[in-house]
Amino acid sequence: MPSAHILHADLDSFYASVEQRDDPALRGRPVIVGGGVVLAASYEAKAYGVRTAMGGHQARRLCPHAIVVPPRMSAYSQASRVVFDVFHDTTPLVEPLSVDEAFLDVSGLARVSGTPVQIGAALREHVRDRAGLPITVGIARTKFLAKVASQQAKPDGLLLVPPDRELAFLHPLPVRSLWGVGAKTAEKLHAHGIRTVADVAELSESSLGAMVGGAMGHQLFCLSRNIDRRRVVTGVRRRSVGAQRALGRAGNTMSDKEIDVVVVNLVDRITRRMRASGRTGRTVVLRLRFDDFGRATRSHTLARATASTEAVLAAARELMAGAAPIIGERGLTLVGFAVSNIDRDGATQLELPFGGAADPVAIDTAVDRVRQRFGNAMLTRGVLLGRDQGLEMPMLPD
DNA sequence: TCTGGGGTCCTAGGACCC
DNA sequence: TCTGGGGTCCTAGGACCC
Repeated sequence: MPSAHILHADLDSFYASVEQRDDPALRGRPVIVGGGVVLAASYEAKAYGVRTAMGGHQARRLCPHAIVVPPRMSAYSQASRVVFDVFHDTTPLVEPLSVDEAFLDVSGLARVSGTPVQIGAALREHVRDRAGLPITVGIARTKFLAKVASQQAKPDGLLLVPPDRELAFLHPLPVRSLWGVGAKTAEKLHAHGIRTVADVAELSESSLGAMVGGAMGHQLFCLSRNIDRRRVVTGVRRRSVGAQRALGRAGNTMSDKEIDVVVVNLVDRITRRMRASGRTGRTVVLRLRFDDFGRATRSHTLARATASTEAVLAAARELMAGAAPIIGERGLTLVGFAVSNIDRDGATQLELPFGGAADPVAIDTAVDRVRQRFGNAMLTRGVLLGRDQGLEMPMLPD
């Protein structure tokens, strides 16, 4: 059994912890960050049932004595930088997942830094010392298990899943623990009487695929059997840059001119960020949300990648104009844009069809052809599409 | 019981080229 | 009359994650 060791490091209630760190009066008390909606809740508030993304009203009902503070994004970015410095001092193999979360590959550090548990414990200490924040570390042979371990160990904990205990650890967990299983997918599985990871592991890939779709079926099949060959990768590029703005009920009564001000503002924010990070993009996506919680997207792909405010704004305005009929009587509650197809000017997308069934040998041959032409690093994703059955099998890079 | 802002990836179909 | 094989790109919606 390979002895790869992956750490999943995850800050606890990140925004709320920063607030408690910076204001001693908040320590030990229920803290909610964000007003209209809960962006983060301290563990004292979570004890009352307050959850991230919950409406502010509901949160205050559950925990009337909670202290509600507005978000201070720049403080969180600053804290995140300090924490990621600690990560990079631990190992060069750091893969960020978000501002408060990363995978670290500590295989091969045994001689220098000790066992994975010793490394994880030291990392927690350093984050505590340098950033003043609690962090939880999960350790396992695979990314997925390391992540599950950190979820189990929260708050302020450390948990190792020993290689000989992996399935015993994994199988009793509810299906929601599997990566990619949210409310909808869990519901589909429950309808078939599938409640635990062990239940999933008893099923064939094709029966899972029939329930939840090909790609998800493959993923569930693999994860439930503890098959996860994904490595920790550094230098992953962002694939889109976006911004959105909730209008609330005011959206109903806004004039076209007022909405255009919002549009200009959003586009300006996006293109500013793109220029600051030296990125360009080709596809402008408009996102709308309505009173009835309906959603719509419209997109337009430009001839060339750009980060210019003028070019993106022109496309954005045209998308708005094109969407006018569907906005019509429905109350507009949110408008957002994203620029995707980032840095794709020189990128190549290959689709290699197979006649008939996609047999493993043909798949391997096709993957090898891509590797030979572009090199391993260029292979970011493989997807096999069946002509009639839809997606047959996604391949993770290895 | 009605929410924020930032993202990722999958699914499916159509247009088009040689 | 039905269909060909190989390939690229675009659009829209859905689910999920933090």
